[in-house]
Amino acid sequence: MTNKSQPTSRRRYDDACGTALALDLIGERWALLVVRELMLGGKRFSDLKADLPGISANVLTQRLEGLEEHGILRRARLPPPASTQVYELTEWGYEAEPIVQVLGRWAVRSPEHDPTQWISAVSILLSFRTMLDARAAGDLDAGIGFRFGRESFLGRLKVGALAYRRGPFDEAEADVVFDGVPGALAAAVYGKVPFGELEAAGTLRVRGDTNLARRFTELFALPPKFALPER
Amino acid sequence: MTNKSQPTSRRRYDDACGTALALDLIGERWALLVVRELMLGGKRFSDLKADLPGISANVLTQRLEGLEEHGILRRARLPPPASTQVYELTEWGYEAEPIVQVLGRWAVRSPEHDPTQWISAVSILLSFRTMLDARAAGDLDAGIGFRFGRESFLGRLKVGALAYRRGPFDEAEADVVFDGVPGALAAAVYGKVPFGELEAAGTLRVRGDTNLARRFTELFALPPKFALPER
DNA sequence: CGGCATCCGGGAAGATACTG
DNA sequence: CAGTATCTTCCCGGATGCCG
Repeated sequence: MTNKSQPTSRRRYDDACGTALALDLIGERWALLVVRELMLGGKRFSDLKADLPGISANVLTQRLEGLEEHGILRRARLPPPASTQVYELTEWGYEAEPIVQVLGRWAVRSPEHDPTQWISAVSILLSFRTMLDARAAGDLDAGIGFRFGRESFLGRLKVGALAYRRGPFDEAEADVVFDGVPGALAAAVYGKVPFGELEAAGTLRVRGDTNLARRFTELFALPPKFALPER
Repeated sequence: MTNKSQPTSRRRYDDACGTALALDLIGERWALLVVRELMLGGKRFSDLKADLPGISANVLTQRLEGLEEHGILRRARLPPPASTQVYELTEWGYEAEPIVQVLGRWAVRSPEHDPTQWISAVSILLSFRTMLDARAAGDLDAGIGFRFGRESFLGRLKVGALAYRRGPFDEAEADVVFDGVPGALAAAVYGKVPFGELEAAGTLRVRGDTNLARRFTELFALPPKFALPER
């Protein structure tokens, strides 16, 4: 109820509403996308910069500082010999995944959504978790491998949920492996572009159980568009 | 997959990720709070400005234009004699409520959350819907009236959900009526401040079934704080 | 008074270059 | 690789004024 006192700090809403506080914490430009990129595991500065095309180094520095101050991420030093620094989410930071999901689920109904634009590896994997139709998945139990350049993830589909483990995996752990650029995988799953076309273009390779791969693409569907009124 | 083309427009992320698009749509400063304020019904320009302390008229104008262009709200003209203009959410705009909720639920776990700050009528009512413990509510079926100055709402609690109808209501429709400033209601519900104290301060009046009023305050609980590591 | 348009100062974001 | 330094641009916030 204290109101009209001088602003607490830089540019805050000074509102008891939790939503307003969330915007104070992660509402600055790029902040939530930094969180998104860390959602499947810690990353180094330069990886973040590479996976967030358009961000500049100084803005990334500022966002990392702010998110650390607010307790959303922390700096960690990898054990030697790779004693480089990574940024990783705190436990509370990981709990922001529903924010990423609910925003995405709402926004893809916009006519302005353009699935042909650039997409990051983490984004496409998170989108699978967001858009997975648990009913369509049924009791399907499968290991799905993903290779994007040097990054790889092993997905585990089970009881209508999808869990990821980042890092190298053994071919035997995966029933099917997708290897390519994230956008091609998006085209296959959301654009229903046939694998053959993507393989011919050299953007995606599918190895292992091809039937499962096709089945996998049928577990996801974008929600219906919102109809813009004519103006 | 089109990447590195020249930016589509002013300051967009140009990312196929739905989360990034959501930030393009409602990520500008104040935008989501405008949406929040319209979540329980349309408002006029000056009401929005009054309920969003700190926003300036020109920024409000810009946000309203942007949200209208994106199909999130529309201008509507009230029927005569009150032939004034109001801004109201589109159907898709109303579907952004989960965004407001999930952000709020996540952020109140921050040690920086300060429930003593200003809060708007719409915010506190939405927070009830967000924080309602359906199990605690059980099969409680009750009409709860809210009066904030000249604004009034009738809440209907039923099967663990809370629906609102804005506008004047008959005393007979409400089993209990809260009349006061939003912050006092927040103090009663989330701060567990006794009604007597607030009545003495003149910030809240409770009429009707006082036992139900007390019961109502017990249906909500803020989630546990996230423990900030010492630094 | 409601709904803007306009002007201005400060500050955040963006681009580029540079350093340990 | 992981940032810092610098410069420019643009957005935000505040004030004023117009016009129905």
